[in-house]
Amino acid sequence: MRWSNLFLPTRKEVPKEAESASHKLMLRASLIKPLSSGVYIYLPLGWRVLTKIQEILRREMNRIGAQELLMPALTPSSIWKETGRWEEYGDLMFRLIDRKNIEMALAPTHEEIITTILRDDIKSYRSLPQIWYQIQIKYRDEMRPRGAVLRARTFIMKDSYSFDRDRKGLGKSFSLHEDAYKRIFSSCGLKTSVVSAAIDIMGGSESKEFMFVCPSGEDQIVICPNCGKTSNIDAASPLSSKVNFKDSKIERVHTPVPGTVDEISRFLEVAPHLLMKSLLYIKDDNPIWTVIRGDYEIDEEKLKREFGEIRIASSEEVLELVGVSVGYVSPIDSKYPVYADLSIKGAKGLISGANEEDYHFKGINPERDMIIKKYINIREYKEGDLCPECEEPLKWSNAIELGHIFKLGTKYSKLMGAFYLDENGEEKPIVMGSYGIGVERIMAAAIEQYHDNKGIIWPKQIAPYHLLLINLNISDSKGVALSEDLYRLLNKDYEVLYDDRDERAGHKFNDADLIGIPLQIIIGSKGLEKGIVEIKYRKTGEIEETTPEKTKDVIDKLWETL
RNA sequence: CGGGGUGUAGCGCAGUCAGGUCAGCGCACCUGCUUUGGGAGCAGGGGGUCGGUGGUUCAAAUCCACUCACCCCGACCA
Repeated sequence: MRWSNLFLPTRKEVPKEAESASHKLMLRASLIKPLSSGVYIYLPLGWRVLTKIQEILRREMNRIGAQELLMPALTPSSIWKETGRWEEYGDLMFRLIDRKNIEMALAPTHEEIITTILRDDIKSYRSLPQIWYQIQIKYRDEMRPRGAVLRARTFIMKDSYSFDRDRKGLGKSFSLHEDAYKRIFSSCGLKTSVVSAAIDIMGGSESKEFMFVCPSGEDQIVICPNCGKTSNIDAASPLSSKVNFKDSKIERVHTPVPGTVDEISRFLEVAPHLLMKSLLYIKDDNPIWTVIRGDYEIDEEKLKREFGEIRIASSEEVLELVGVSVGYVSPIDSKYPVYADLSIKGAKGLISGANEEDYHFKGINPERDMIIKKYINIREYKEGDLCPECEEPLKWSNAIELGHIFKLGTKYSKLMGAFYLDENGEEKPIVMGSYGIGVERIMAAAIEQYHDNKGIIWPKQIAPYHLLLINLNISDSKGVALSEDLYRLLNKDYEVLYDDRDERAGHKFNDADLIGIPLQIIIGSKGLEKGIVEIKYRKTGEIEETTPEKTKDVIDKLWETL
């Protein structure tokens, strides 16, 4: 490809909202162009990268015997209603109405659609197992699109589905995918961690995520430095950090300061974790009293999972319900049911309000002194929390979720009636698995891993072109002739981008480093005088000199070692 | 949805508080000459209903109201 014909408007500047390296570089190198919030155009250079990634996906999926098909993005509401996800998906689903007034959805995923094929056409154990996959655009009206393609509202997903007779078969399909995914990510040059993950709306029994550790990732994973277990924070159930408690008798102390954790711990000169924080919530007009260790915050999402719709009581309500202002309420002898966070379990010698303005109790032993209706897990996890296996402090990292594999089981087959007959003539639900990979996320992650202050440094497997042939001076006829010859020669074995533009050398060098083609072949008058061609590694900036005649041989060798 | 912010040429921005002399700068683009190994110089040029609607005013990018869009931080996902 001649650069003079290529649509590739590189930029020096980039919108200020672009934060992460990948976001900035994707815009500067014209890989993508925003169209609307969370909706991106893939420009020629970006699409070449995405195509490379898709080729790797196809190769590795085919290797495990998967068959490619393509399902529609536009889907009728009826099939979603069969599984209940028409409601469950809520606002995340793009919905529309056709001319016949029928409700449709742009598919956010395809379990329902694929199951319609199954239930009609797979009737015998003889037809199992199967693995089917597609590379498709998914539509999700995300609450907050971000990081360019990291969380978009339209995005390309490789999704595959396995169909087996039983859980043993599912286990095999699942591990085939796990292996394929490892090969896929390493083929793309990416280091990933496999972590156990939460199940949520997909349903099923087990799931693992393929995480790419990187600061701009929006997921949090935890790693135990001791036992090596890695998990998504949502699936980790870490323990609250360990502190020393001393048992003692209850005492009433004068605390003439505002009743916040900060103020009280400073006034009494004790660590915040020795305080017990009370928070009153209201559910359907009924007060719910929660207590949590002073160094933790309540995770209201978890609270909602426990209690349903619930809201925090205003300070006026607290005064009215308890008779004392917020910082001084006491969970001892509470009129309302007390739910204690797990961080309170086993704690002793705690400090809490004394149900009297400007007074606190200290030395509270919750198990001895309080009536706790139930211990629940409602704290917001934070750094310093402990591994549930070996009680070591966990290490936290941000990560990009590149892939997710689920053992779905029989949820969809049962709800949608996908049954087969086994060799005994017995009707059984098909056991399913579902496996996704975010194609653009691979591109973004690769840029995050491979870039420097000049631009992108593509790993060769997904580079948009293999070689960048740069003719520094297009008015030098000798240089032009040599460049044209090399272009013709190299094009036979490589994907060559040929910078034949009428631009100054500096401009070309900077563009070359920005778009990150692994090898640059530089033809310039300086070299020509000495009869040499320069070959530059984008990654290290090292330059290898050779002669025009030997260029192809040298490239052949270098390409192998990349 | 909650919190914060931004909309002025393709991109980056100034101008808005103190309404008029305000349609401006840099990059990019077009023409010419010079230049030619790390985003060139000079000269000339094209491009805008200042996000939209309505209002206040002799006068609105600027003030007011409403509205739309986009971004950033939190709850969901590949």
